[in-house]
Amino acid sequence: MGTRTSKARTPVQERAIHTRDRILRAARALFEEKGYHGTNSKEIAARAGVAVGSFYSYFDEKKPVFLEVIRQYYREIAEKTLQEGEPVAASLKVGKKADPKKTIRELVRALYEAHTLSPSLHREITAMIYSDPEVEAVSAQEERGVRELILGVLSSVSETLAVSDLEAAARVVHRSAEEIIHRLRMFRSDIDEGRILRELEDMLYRYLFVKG
Amino acid sequence: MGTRTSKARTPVQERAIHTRDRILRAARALFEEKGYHGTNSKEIAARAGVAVGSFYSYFDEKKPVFLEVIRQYYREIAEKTLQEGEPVAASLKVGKKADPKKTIRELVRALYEAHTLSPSLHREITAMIYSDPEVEAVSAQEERGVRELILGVLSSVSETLAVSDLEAAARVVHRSAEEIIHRLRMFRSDIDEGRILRELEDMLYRYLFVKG
Amino acid sequence: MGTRTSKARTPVQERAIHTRDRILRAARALFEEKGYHGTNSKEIAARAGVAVGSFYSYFDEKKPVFLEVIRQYYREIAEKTLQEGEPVAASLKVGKKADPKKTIRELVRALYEAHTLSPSLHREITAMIYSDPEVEAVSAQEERGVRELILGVLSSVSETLAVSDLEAAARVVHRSAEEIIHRLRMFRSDIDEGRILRELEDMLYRYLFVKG
Amino acid sequence: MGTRTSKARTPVQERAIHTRDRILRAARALFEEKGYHGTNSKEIAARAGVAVGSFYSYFDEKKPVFLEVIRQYYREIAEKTLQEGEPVAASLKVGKKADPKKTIRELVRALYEAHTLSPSLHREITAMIYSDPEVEAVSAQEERGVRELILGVLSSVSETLAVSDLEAAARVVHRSAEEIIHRLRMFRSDIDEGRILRELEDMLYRYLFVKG
DNA sequence: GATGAATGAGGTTTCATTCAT
DNA sequence: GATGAATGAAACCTCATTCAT
Repeated sequence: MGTRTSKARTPVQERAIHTRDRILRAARALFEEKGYHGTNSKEIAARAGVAVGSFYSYFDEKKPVFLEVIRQYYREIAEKTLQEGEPVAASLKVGKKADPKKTIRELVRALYEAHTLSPSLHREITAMIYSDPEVEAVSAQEERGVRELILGVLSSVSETLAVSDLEAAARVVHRSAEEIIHRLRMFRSDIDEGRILRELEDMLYRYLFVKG
Repeated sequence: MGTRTSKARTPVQERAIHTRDRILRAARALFEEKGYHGTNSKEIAARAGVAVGSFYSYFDEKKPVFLEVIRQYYREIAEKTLQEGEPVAASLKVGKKADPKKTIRELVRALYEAHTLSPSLHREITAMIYSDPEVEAVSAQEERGVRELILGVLSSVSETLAVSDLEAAARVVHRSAEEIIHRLRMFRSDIDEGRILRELEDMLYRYLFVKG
Repeated sequence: MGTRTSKARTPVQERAIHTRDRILRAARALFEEKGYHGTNSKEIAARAGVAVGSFYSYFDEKKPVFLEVIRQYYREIAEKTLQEGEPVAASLKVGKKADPKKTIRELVRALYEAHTLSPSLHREITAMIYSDPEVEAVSAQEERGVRELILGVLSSVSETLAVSDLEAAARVVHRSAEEIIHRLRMFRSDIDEGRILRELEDMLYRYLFVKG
Repeated sequence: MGTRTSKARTPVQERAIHTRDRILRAARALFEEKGYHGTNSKEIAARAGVAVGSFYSYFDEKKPVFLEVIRQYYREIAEKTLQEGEPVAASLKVGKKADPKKTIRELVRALYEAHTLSPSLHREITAMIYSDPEVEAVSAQEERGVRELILGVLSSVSETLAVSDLEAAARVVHRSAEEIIHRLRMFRSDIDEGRILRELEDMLYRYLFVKG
């Protein structure tokens, strides 16, 4: 996709596609366990059961592997979110009187579930956003998808909303919920998870639906 | 305080303290510019105008330098926040009828200002939280301070609050605001900063003060 | 003819001969462009339009390819030299009073033309003579041919020659002329080519024909 | 001396200068024995009795080492040639009737002696001229010195010379003699060295001094 | 036969850290 | 105390060659 000439092989044989996949899976596992900087190409190759040379014939460097892993991860998240978000979407489409509280709960739940996939990979991505523009770019693009999804939900109930600037609202809602959920999944909190989630839902509910 | 034996010298002479400081300042500058992994000890020493050997006589390793830089950074933030938060605190202490909207605006403003200090260092810290337990520990402790501060503010106006679980609320408020502000400062947003901040304030205001 | 077992196929089918040829041509082009060390087998195969595997079924290693390329190159030179040297030979055979000056001029011209073929391949061969005994052997043998040719010319006019040690003279004449012409063709000289060639001819002429 | 930023250390301490020297000497020995491409940095370091890291703190790459070795080699040659060429120069300066034959013999002898220094390094340099522009540049510059020297000799006896284009003559003389002597020193010839040298001297003598 | 995937030894290079001066 | 030289493990990457399909 870049304009740089890449020496990386474009797999044609089935075996090659399989190998490339094994490398990606091994890389992902290691990035989750030990982070990007803590993982090296030799290890990735070893875990994938291939020679270093093979690693380098599929990828120019370590970074493109990470970018590919990210893309796959986001794709999985998107699938899962759509699936989990089904009820929200459904209730919105069908009924006129969607229960706002329920909508919020389901939205939070969907984001929560998405984070089940791989909290530590998410962590690593977040870390790399800051130090690598390419990671930022990929991440930004994928996040845009989720934001749009939220914007869609908001739009569909716009007449009952307390907010007018939907675009800005979508961002605020998305980032708040994401961040809080991510921290919950990532670190053991010293207070009960349920309490945090309840407050998060309350916050979103009142912000979006309670005119005051 | 620790049981580990450290070869690092504890500077007592004024010159030594000065040198240690030069190293820390050089390190900080480099961490901001190129990140932790992108900076090496030789560079730090060079920028500080000392020999590598000296660097290692003041610090056992590279990591403690980073931890120290973090601590200093948080200390500066705390000072700045207290200063910026002065009006909030003042208005709370004195008068009975604190204007909730104004309180929120000042809180957000204080956090915003704190991030002026060094968005890129903040970025680097956030990145390292995930890969280094010590960084996480230091960061967690320092963040606890801010959370406590927010908790204090909430407590002082507890009778006018719409929330009951103050502890959980403080976390939700803190993380939401932090994250949104941090992103604003770190990345150029494609929609106006003012709009995001306005929504953030609205969200916090309704959550905290509007019973619905 | 050799006792070494070679896995390299001896092509008999026309297609195979054609393929082997394509590989040799590709290799030669690349050796000229990037030198022996700068060219790798994958590239050769790619440029020849075959798979690496095929490359290795026609040649055991990379080196034999280079040796073969050299041999072909020398064969071409020989043909060209004979052709260009035709007048020299002819005038010698027929007439008794060959014009010595003309003979020299034609000799130099023949060597000059031979170098038109591929200065950069010549360069690469010269470079490899020193580091590879096999290249040296092939080169030595092929050069012997040219020397013999010169020796023949000298012998045929021996009664008019000012020199007596024809064998040594042939070497001295050959290497001097070769070297000077090669440098002319290989590098841009800062003085005019014509002047150098004139002096070369003068030198050879006086050495061979002027008794002093 | 280049404009490129080099990470190579500029040695200040005496020890460092000594180490750099050890590396250069080891490199030279290996280049002589196994050629440039046949030598690697690890070996150089080992032979110099230092760690690879040290090698790389003194030189950015292998090439600069080679260039430095070349420069030193040429410097030594120059010294030696001047020394050996002393009689030539002396006889020219003092006496009016320099014996041309003797002058030639001494010139050839001086070039011959210069090649005693390290025929195999000379070989390696010649090989690299063709594949590396930097080597070519250094070599060209150093060779210019020798050519100038020869030009000087020719000028000082210009009234007795049979040639008029001294500049071109100097080149032709230099390259012929160089090449023939180099081959003698480098490869075992199948005919006696003395015979070749005698012919070389005859050639130069008649070319330069015999009007025909 | 042909293909291109896979191998892995071996080369280059970096950098946190130690140590001699 | 300070200096910067030295270390070497470990990372990165290449490419001639073999091998499964």
